[in-house]
Amino acid sequence: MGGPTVHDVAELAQVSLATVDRVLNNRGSVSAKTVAKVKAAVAQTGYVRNLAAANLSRRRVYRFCFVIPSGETGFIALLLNAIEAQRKALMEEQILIQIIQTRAFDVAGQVAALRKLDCDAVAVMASEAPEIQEEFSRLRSAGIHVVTLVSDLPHSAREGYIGIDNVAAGRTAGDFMGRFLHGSGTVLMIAGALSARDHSERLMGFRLVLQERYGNVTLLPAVEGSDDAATVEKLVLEAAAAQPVAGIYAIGAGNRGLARAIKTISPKPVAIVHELTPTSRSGLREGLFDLVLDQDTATATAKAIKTMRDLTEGRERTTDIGPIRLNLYSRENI
Amino acid sequence: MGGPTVHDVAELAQVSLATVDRVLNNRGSVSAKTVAKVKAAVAQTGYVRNLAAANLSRRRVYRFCFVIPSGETGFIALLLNAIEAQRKALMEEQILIQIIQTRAFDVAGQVAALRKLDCDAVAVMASEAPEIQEEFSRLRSAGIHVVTLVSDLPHSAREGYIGIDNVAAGRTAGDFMGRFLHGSGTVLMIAGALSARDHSERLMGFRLVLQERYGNVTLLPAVEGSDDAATVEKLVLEAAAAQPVAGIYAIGAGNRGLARAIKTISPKPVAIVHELTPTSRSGLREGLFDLVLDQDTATATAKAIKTMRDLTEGRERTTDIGPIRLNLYSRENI
DNA sequence: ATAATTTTGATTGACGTACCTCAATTTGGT
DNA sequence: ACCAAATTGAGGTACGTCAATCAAAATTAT
Repeated sequence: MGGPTVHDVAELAQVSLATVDRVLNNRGSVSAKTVAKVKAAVAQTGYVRNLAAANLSRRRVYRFCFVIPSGETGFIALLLNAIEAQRKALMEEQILIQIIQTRAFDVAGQVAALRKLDCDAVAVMASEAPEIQEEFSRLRSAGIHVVTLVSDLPHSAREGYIGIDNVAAGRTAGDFMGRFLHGSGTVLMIAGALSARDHSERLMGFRLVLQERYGNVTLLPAVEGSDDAATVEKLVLEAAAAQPVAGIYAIGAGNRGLARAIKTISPKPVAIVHELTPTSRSGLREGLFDLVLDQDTATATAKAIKTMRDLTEGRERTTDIGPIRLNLYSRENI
Repeated sequence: MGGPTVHDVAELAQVSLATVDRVLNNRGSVSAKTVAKVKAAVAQTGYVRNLAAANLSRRRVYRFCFVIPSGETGFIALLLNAIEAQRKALMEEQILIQIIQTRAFDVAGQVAALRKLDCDAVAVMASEAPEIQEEFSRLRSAGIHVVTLVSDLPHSAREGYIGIDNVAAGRTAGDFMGRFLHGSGTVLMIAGALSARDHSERLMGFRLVLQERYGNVTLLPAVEGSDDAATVEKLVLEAAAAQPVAGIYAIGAGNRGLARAIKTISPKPVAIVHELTPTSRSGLREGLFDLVLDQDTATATAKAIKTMRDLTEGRERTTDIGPIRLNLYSRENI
């Protein structure tokens, strides 16, 4: 009923089981001629290793970690949910997931968390700091694989990045902003923190496209909302008081404040925000927000886990560890 | 090293291995009191079945089929690629995938293909015809699970639909069309076949939104391009000759013809098309197309396989078998 | 030809679960 | 207290691979 097994390969190749095993798991001590015979038999029978049996036999248990900032932004909550949702199924496959939360922007805390790690691989959503890059190097030399999540540290020892291409995200936002404004008006950009790499990259992409293709749009200097609803609300109201604001690009969290502010502004500015959370979803539905750029947390966590698994199994280019998909949501496709 | 096993559960519950097995696989013949004891022990130890061992033991081999129309549209090619790309990894997990191609729009051929099926579950991209619905019922009663792919047959015996919500897709297209046109102009809609459910649903959603919110947009009667590039090109050129066309919504395949036609029309109409193929991708890049609505084939096939697996394993609401994500692409996020 | 070395064979015991049989024990009814 | 029925225990085999051992055979060097 099942496919061909090592026995079939051994029989066809006219060698013993032990030799087949030696070839398949390249343990050496096999002559070139025999290796060829076995490989031919593998090809001819179409033998494919039974992963279940292999994992069972070598009693493999994968231990993966997520290091993620705490904080009550909707996005973090979505991310945690996405991980939790997979936990049960993952346990059946002998994959143990541990989630470590650290205070946001607390570099020392993040370093401490990384230092304590005991696992096969880790996915980190980290700030950009030299201490953290050093810690990555230490983890790598300790045999722990490292991937970055959502926000990348490109020049670190990390082996992969799972998240969107933030420059492209900014460019996309800029393009839609230009079109929705019919090419003119004043636009306000609100980041969480300009020092955060993902935010600054989005800003850059946004600016670039508007300059290239929508020259009549005026860009106000970018402001920092600290991912905080009250701060965002205040900043938006101040800007709208100082001059008419036709468009708003909100890069970080704090969309609840943005929604409150927009309700008071007339005519309603075009608003483009990030991450499909309950807040942004209802903002879309009520017509307060015009477009939401989202990195799907379920996809991201699934891909992070798959990447960590590939890395620990020593597979190289099996999975493309490139950026994940950027999803766009209008009021019609939430 | 590994987690708790059935042995640990048996020990803690003070029952034999056989009894634990009877409870876990509910084979009956166990008193309520004992069931409770075992379940408590499972909870206390945190026992989770080792899927690898379970599948190995019951020498499970999943046999899944895809029934898909042949034809050289880019979308079908993407779909096939997505399936092929997964085949190797799936084989390691004892999942055999068979792809059966039938001539497009050939109901009799599709029925014949379905009748010959010998597998655990099938994902079908089928036309809407009573013969096919009947065939679904037969498959179900033969113990073969059925899901529809890309195009749904809602009132059939199918147990799930993997694809986008086509009405929502049409609404999304309509909303962006309205915005890009600044609320006025004449719009041409080209479907592959008006009888195809996915196409007619998209049309409906598209029309609805424009009527509701962009009343000044004029809709030409929908035409059928038969998913053929030459036909589409001819239809577009004819329409553009008859009156100025400000926007085009292309619902089916044949985008190569659309691109050729658009190059000759001035001013360039806004073009919204479906499926991110090499053709639509370069159309975006060259500025010929303004928006591409895409159902990610990789996600769709992965979800189809997961759904078939869940159904075969008797799991009920494990995976949400709802619509997959609708992805939007502008020139900036391809 | 002999010794040293490399290559191959034969065999065995895990891994954790599923599934089966047969005997032993407990339970319930009267 | 007795019988029938329901429940539980004990034990085994199988799944396909990994990992190891030890002996046998083939090859190479001296």
